[in-house]
Amino acid sequence: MAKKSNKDLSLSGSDPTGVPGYTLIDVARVAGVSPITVSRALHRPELVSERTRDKVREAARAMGYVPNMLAGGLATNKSRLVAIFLPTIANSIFADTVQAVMDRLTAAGYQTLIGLTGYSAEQEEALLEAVLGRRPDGIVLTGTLHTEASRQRLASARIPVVEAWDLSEAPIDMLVGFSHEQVGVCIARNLLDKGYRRFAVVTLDDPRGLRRVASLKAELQAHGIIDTPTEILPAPATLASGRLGLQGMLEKGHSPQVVVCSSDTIAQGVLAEAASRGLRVPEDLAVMGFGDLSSAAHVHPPLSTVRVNGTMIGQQVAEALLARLRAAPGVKAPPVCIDTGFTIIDRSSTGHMGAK
Amino acid sequence: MAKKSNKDLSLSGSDPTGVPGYTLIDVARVAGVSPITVSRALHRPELVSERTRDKVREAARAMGYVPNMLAGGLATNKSRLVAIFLPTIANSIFADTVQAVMDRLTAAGYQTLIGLTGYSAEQEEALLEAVLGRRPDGIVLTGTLHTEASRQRLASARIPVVEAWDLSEAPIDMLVGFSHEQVGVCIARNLLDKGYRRFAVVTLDDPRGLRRVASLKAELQAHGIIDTPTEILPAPATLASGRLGLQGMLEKGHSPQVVVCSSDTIAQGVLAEAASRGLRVPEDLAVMGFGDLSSAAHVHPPLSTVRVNGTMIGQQVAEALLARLRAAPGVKAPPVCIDTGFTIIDRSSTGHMGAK
DNA sequence: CTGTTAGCGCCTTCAC
DNA sequence: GTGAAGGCGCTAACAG
Repeated sequence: MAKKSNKDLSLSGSDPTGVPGYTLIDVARVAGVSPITVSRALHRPELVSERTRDKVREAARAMGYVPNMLAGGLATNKSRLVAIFLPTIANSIFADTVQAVMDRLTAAGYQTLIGLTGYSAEQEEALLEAVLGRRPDGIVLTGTLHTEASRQRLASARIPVVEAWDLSEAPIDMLVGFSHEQVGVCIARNLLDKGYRRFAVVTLDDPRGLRRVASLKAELQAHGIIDTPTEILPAPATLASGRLGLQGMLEKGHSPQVVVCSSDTIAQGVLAEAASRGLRVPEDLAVMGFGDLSSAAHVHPPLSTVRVNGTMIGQQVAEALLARLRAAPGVKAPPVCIDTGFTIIDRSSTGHMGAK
Repeated sequence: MAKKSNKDLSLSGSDPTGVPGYTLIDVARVAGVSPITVSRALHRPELVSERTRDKVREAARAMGYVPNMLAGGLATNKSRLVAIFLPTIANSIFADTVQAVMDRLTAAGYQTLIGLTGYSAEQEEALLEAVLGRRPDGIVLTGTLHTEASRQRLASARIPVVEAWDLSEAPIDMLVGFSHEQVGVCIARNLLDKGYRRFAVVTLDDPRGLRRVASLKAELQAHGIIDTPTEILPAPATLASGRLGLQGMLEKGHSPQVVVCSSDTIAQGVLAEAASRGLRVPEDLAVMGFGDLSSAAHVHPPLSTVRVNGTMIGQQVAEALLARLRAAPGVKAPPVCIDTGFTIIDRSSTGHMGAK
């Protein structure tokens, strides 16, 4: 491709073969000002006279000029990009959270890069490296990072990190979530209070789900309930998983009064399986879900569930992040750790728990 | 910040306050080669001797060097970024498609930027401009762009664009999808064949959903069925929408034999509402869904639905895109228009339709 | 196989 | 209020 001189009068954008569009310099030439003035008129209008500003804006608009953020980012060492890591996009329990984070960040002028971590640890490391290469201004984690190397790498990236949906023991940086152990305990107590004695668990093979199950079982044992049959299913959560879970449970000869599920999607599958077997819910079999799917409130028969306010988590995540991003790079902001709590929803009572 | 000379021996990454990590130059110094050799060793290893390559890689690894893709992108005029526009992330009918696209692109070394378009046209334009500023190498559209200005802007970006889930009249560039008109016709015929005469529609206020409804009604009218009561609900699709839709329908005194829904989520809401009213499905009320939610196959009672293979669409989208991206910038690739078809699923029969 | 030179498009710093 | 010079980190093109 012919070398492009900024001195000649042809506009780079007029090149018929080359993809690159107009540059700041082209706009400057059309507006009859210097490139830096264009930059200021577009991004820091208060530094420029009104007349100049209008002239430049009009030129830019007419030419369809689109600023190159790669160049801008390189020069300022800011990308205005935030990466969000998600286990999977399909049927994600984090959908509301992600939506809220994106909404808030978009409003603040940031864009969002989604990384899918629901794969091998190796792929996760590669993904992390690739994402870090974009120099994101911040990172949000919803699932868990599976390797220590990954956590290390993230920490050494020296950018704000928010872990959502958990209050982990060893936070990388900031935390917005709730205690999964507490969820398990609360579910146990709630169901014990209602008189259930024969429990069963259908759960995904997910670290946090398993933590909830562990504390649920511990609490049950503290109340003399030793054996709690458990079906552990591979990700991802689907209605089919739930159906299979209940099938497995019944085929093994268990006859629980209540099934505790690791997600609302699983729970809906259990409901479907129960319905197709003619079991009445909750008379023959009660079902407890978990999550944030607004759908849980609208299935039939009505599902008891643990409601996590994913939208609120997302908003808090975004706020925490933006606070850090606004802070001067030197001053180190205070640590952030927000317990958003959760709510157990059933027909007889509703109470908010877990928030400090 | 002190100016950083590339001549002195301090490594830029050792700066304790500055965020930027090591650069190529730092790695070069440690490995005892020139910067360009580092670049080649990392990205085009076949151009470098094995010994040099190992030396460089080892240095980079030890230092935790992460290449700056902003700089790389600026230099090569390639971002290795593909933008995907989605109406919303929650409960999206496009989830499988997005997942498939991302999987394939990730494997090919691309990253994915998700843009949410389910907002005002103004916001959509702003979003598009912001995304284009990142200089993505390609763009995937799932929803529809709402303004002509947006379509114009996209077209003038001179990058590959794939529109998914539709075969629109005026494609911007490439197309992978199916005919929504054909879906409407096929649903009508399928249900007519089964003997239904009293129809109702519960649909989202979505352009493509409305197109399906329009052709459904046209086909019904061609068979003498003039009146088809229709509930049009605002986005997003939730179980609650479906429940409300059926409620509205019944309250207005309609008593359809079959309800055609614009998505499986809506359909599940209708099922829930029917169940809570003691209506048997499909004896008292048959329900037809639409979409790709694997869940549709597992609800109870079983749902008739139009299955769209979202994963396949996603794969085709990614392939089409990658083909363009691999092609030399000069040669213009052939137009792409793939009809992926759809399948009507019910208890009595299953037949694939629509594919050429 | 490896190095040198010269930008990519923008923004910071410092002048005017 | 505006402009000139230089650099952000990387890589194409050309030498050697």
